[in-house]
Amino acid sequence: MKKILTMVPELPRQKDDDVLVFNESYEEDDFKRVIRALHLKVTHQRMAILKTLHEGRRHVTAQELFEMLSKNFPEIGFATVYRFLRALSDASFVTEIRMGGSPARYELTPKSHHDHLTCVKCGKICEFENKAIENLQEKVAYQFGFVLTHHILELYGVCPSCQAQTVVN
Amino acid sequence: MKKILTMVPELPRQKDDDVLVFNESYEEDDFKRVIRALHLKVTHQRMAILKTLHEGRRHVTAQELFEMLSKNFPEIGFATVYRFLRALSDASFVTEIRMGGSPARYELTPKSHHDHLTCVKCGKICEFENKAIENLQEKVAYQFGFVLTHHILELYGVCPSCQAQTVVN
DNA sequence: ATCTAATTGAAAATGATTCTTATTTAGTTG
DNA sequence: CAACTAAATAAGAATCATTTTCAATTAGAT
Repeated sequence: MKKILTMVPELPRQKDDDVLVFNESYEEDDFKRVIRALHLKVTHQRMAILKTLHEGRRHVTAQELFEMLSKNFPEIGFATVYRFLRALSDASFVTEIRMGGSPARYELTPKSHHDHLTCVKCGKICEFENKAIENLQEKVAYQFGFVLTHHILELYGVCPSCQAQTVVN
Repeated sequence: MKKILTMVPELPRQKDDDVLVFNESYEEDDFKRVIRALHLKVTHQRMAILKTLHEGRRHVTAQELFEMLSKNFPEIGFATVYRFLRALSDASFVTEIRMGGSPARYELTPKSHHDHLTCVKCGKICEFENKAIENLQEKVAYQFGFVLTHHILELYGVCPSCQAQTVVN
C-alpha cells in the first residue's frame, strides 16, 4: 500500500530512440538565462539537463533524468544531475515533489502554481490548482503570525480506473 | 535554506534522566489493544515503543525514538523501532511526516486530524486544523473522480520570532 | 510445560543523495 | 585569439536513512 513500484505508467514516456538535438537554437537562450541567473557557468551538461527536463516527461526522478541524459550524453555523471537539480530547486526553477520514502521527483516550476493528486494504486499524478485552498492557507499562516514561503499539498486517493479494477492480492 | 539542522528546538525535550516505568498499568491495555489490532504479538519492545511515543515529545524521528528507548531499554535494536513504526504507520496508528530529504518524523495519529506549519528558519512546528481546506480537498478529488484516502498539507514560512531576528549570513 | 511461528538484535545490504579529488572547461583577460 | 583561473566535471567513495538477513529468542497457543 505504501510502496508504489510502478510509477506514472500512464503518462507518455520519453521516446528512447529519439536523438535530442542539443545545438538547435530553439529555447537555447532561455536555458542560458536560467543558468546565468543562478550565477553559474553555462555548460553543455547543464544545458542538456534543462533541455531534457523541458522536453521530457514531467515528474522525473534524478535517476530517470540521468538515464534519459545518458542516451544522448553517455559521459554525464549523476552527481552533476543531482548537483544541478539541487541548485535549480533551491532557486525554485524546478519544483521537488516527494511521496513517502521514494526518490524525489522534479519538474520545471510551472508558471501557474499547482498541486498534485496521486493515485495510491497506479501512481498516476493529476495536477490541480485551487485558489480557494491557497487563500485559506495564507489565512492559517497569518493566524499563527507566520509569513508563508511555500507549501506542499499532496492529495492521495484511488483514481477512477483503479476503482473499477478488482484488487489483486 | 533547504537544510534545517536544528529541528524543533523550542518544544519541550524528553527529560533524559527520568526513568520510564514500563510496568504500571496506566494505558497498558490500550497499547496492547493497538498491537493486537495489527495481528502482532505483544512484546515489551513494542509496548515500550508505544509508551515512549505516547509520553515523549511529538514529531520524533526513528533515530530519536531509538535513543530515547535505549536509555530505559539498552538492548533494543533500531531495526525493531523502524519495523514497528512502519507497521503502525501502515495501519495509520502513527502518522509519518516528511520534510525535504530529512528523516521522517512520527507521531501517534491524533484523534482530530491536523496539518503542520513549519518555520523554515528554526524548524518550529505548529499544528493546525482547517475543515474548510479539507472540504475543498474532497471537492478537488471528486472533480477528478478520485476517492481520497489521505493527504499531506505542509505549510512553510517564517515564524514571528525568526521574523524579528536579524538574518545571520 | 511444550512447541512453533513470530519476533528480535546485530550486522550487512540497499538506495538515494552528497562529497572528494584529480582533471577538464567556461569565460575572462591581456 | 591565446593564456589563465576559478568553477565544473566524472568517477567513485562516502554518507545517511531505512530495510533485509539470519541465527537466536520468545509469545502465546496447545
